[in-house]
Amino acid sequence: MNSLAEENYLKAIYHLQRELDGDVSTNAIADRMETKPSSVTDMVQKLGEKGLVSYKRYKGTTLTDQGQKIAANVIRKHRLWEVFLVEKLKFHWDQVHDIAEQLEHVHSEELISRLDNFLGNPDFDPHGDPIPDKHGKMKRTEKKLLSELQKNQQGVCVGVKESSGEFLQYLDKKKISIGTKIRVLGKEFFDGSMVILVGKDQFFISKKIAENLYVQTS
Amino acid sequence: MNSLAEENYLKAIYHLQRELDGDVSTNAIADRMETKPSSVTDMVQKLGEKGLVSYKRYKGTTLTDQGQKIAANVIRKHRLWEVFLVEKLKFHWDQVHDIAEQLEHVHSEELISRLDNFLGNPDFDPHGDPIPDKHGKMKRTEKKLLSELQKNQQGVCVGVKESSGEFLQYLDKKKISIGTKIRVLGKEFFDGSMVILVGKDQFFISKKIAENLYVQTS
DNA sequence: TTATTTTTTTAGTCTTACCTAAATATGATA
DNA sequence: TATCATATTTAGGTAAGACTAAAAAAATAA
Repeated sequence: MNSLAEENYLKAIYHLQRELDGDVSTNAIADRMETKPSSVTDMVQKLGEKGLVSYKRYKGTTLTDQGQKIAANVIRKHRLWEVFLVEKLKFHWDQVHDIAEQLEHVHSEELISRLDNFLGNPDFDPHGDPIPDKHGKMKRTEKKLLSELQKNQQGVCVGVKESSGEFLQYLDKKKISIGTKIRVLGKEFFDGSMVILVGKDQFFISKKIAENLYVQTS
Repeated sequence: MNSLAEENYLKAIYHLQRELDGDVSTNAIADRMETKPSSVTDMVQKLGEKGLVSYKRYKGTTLTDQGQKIAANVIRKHRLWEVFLVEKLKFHWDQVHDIAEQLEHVHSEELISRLDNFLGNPDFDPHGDPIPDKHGKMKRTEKKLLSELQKNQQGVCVGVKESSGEFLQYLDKKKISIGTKIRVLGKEFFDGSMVILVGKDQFFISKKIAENLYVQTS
């Protein structure tokens, strides 16, 4: 059984490994976890001794298969609980992260398997992120960033890259959620801003927005 | 915000206060929490400084109003989660305790209020224990122990005093659950054992069993 | 009342997970 | 290659919450 702190480190390393795609630096982990690099060194050494990460001094950290499995399971739990909170308890998608952050550490395989069933074995969480199955595998989708679309192309919103409260609330105001159809009416080369059509409304969005929305075009 | 350890101490003191009905001794807490008395002393001193218990050296501990409120809220969460696990996830009543023991420490008033609603604002948990409302008040019932019934009296099972897996599994084997009608066909003065009728089956039960089953007669 | 047993507290350690400050390795630059 | 900035690690310390062993208070028995 792993401690809460250990699980959080594994989760952070898992995400960073995907984002940075390779070995994860001590500082990167410290940033993500909002702790000091020296604390990270302590922990990755410990995780190394437990066989959950491969850590070489000054070189960086990667998850072992075992660590990967544990991390994927924590993420699985986090995302399943988010589905529960939104689908069953009618929370709004910008309210669920902190609660799921706590629920993800409840230990019981039976619980999570029953929850999965209760929710109808969902493949994606309320932000469009894929939910790992019990073996850590997740559905791959052909999604791209809205910012990659050209003028007159359209797509369906399938997820968000960033999921801060501010961003999600912005999307709400603009009536954009998972499943919303978005058409690019205009695109400015200079700053990457766009004019898009959502339902019957058309409006301007900045590059930053477009770079944090995933759409599916096919 | 209180730590997990603090919440567990408050909960233990809450229960002991009801069982022993008065000040709670350091040893009693240590027994219940499966820790050493010296650890308990440390903790009750700390809780005392926080104003959650009133503690006097060598005299014992009681919850303050504030401590009582926190304890009742933890118990509320525990019991609501148990209802969720049994009603929604179809767990069996002897499987839910350890999981609820973890879930009860998730901090979010919004969560628990929505969960309460989702479950239809239940008054009792799957073991027949009353669920405190958000102010700590719980429904009082006129329940008595099966062992208090006389020959030919009957009652409806409304709860269990002890809820260990062994006991609950015994009840299952005998097809006794919350709502089951039980009639006392015979009672032995010597050892307090009984012969009871459950559905169409009649069988012998020991005093120990009869002293751990709550029934309602009116 | 005094002696003995039991309960409780105090004092001093341990582990986990964090911290600061100082030392050291790495990588970039001149 | 030598120097400097940055990244990382080591060393030593802290707080929470547990522990053991020893001291002190309370309860019980003689």
